[in-house]
Amino acid sequence: MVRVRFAPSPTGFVHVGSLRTALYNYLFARHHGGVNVLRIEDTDRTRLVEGAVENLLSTMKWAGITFDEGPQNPGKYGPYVQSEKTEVYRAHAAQLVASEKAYPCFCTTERLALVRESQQAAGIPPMYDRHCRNLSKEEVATRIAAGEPHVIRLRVPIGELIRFNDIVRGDIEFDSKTIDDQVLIKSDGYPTYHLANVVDDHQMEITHVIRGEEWLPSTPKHVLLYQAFGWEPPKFAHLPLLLNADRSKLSKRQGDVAVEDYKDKGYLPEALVNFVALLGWNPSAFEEIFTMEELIKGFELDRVNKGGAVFNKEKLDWMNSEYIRKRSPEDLLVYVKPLIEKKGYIVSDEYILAVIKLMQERARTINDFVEFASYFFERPTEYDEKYKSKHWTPDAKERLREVLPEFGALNTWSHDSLEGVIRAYAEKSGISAGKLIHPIRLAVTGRGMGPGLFELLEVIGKEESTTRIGHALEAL
RNA sequence: GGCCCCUUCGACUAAUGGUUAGGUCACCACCCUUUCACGGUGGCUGCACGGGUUCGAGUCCCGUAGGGGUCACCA
Repeated sequence: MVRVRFAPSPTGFVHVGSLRTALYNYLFARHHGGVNVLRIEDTDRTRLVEGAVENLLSTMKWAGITFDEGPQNPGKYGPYVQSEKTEVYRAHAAQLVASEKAYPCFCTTERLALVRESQQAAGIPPMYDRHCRNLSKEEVATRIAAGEPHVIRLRVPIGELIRFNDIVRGDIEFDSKTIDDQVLIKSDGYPTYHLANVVDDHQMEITHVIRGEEWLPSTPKHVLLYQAFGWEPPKFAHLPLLLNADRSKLSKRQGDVAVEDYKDKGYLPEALVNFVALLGWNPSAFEEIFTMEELIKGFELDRVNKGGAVFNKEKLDWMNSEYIRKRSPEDLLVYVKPLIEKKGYIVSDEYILAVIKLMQERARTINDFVEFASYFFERPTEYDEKYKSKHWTPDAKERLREVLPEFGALNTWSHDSLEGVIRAYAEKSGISAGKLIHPIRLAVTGRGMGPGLFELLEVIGKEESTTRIGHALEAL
């Protein structure tokens, strides 16, 4: 039975890289009919952010990633929050100390800093100098009895080669001399990631550890821990990093990295999920658009790429526009309506629906429905200069003055009747219809782009449309 | 700097020793057209480099270069 876990630390928003990691775990679990576990790694008490867990949960829900076990729906492997089982980690650390696989260390952070400094000055790799590694049992006992603060460190074996297989990268090996005597229990009594992670993955019977590549260098420490406990390690799969345009690790400095940012900017969950899924993996050579079911069906860990992938926003935009077109106008209403209300516009659902239908093919994000269609909700205050200088000629104004009464005389204000009037006038005057269409568009919308003019006028309505044309004739 | 990982068009990727190296985004041109968008057609660019192995290498091996990650009582 495949059991995987997504194990975030609740320190704030959800990074899109975390979303992909969560997604790959989910896809892998579902593909194999396995179990997807959510585990909260909150052992750093100094970095906790209030509400981070709730935010994480709602983000996962938004993305359509579900968990079979977790804090909200515990299975028999709980607790699923690490801060709730610190005594378990401490007991395991004690076991390691007893078997001499780990040892208490009394070095102060000041001493550690000094050691590190001198090492760096000497140009040698900064590592713990193992000052407390061989303290006598008696000394350790008395210092602990005296209440001296200490940590527990892993006693990394000397002169060993640590090998493991990575599903994505193949065989990897590290020389133990390059591995630090890692802290397992901090002086505040909480475990470090390394210990808690290994203990939990074992106790939760995790079969595959799927995580970001940044964990690769600490994997030998974890392997050593499994060995020290006498446990079978899980299989590892280290995912390639998500990158900025300059190919450095995707960071906040260079743009949006939070899933919430994309949500707020009007990206649909299925678009973000689809996009992020294809960063580092691809089920086929010919398709780009996949439903979650298709992703699950096609997902293979050994098809995951090794190289990092640049988070290319243009492609996300394209994908989002694809999904916007796929949705029904009624679906989109749910997303668009709040934005319209936020702007303070008071309009009926029917009206919004009509706007959605006209904008759906043109919108790349949900926000575009408001951004590029503002003239459906308020009169234009500015007029596109370029478009204006091209189409708002004295000649054009003259023709508009002539046509405007014909609009006023219209009994039925519809796409067809409007088109009839304009085409007839154009033919009668021996001009192309565009000579009228462009100036009317400018007068009514202020913009040089948008839906077809007749559709747009129909939605805006007779009174408002003719008023706007009148205004423009006065003001421009 | 030590260690580890990586390297196919600008970006995401396909190819599992034999292809004119394919697709998607972006970009350019043309068509459609009342604008924009959609759609259609075409185009532009790529196997980091150098050695091997092989009848044959983007695919296997070695090296070089470049990029990245990581070196905490953070995860």
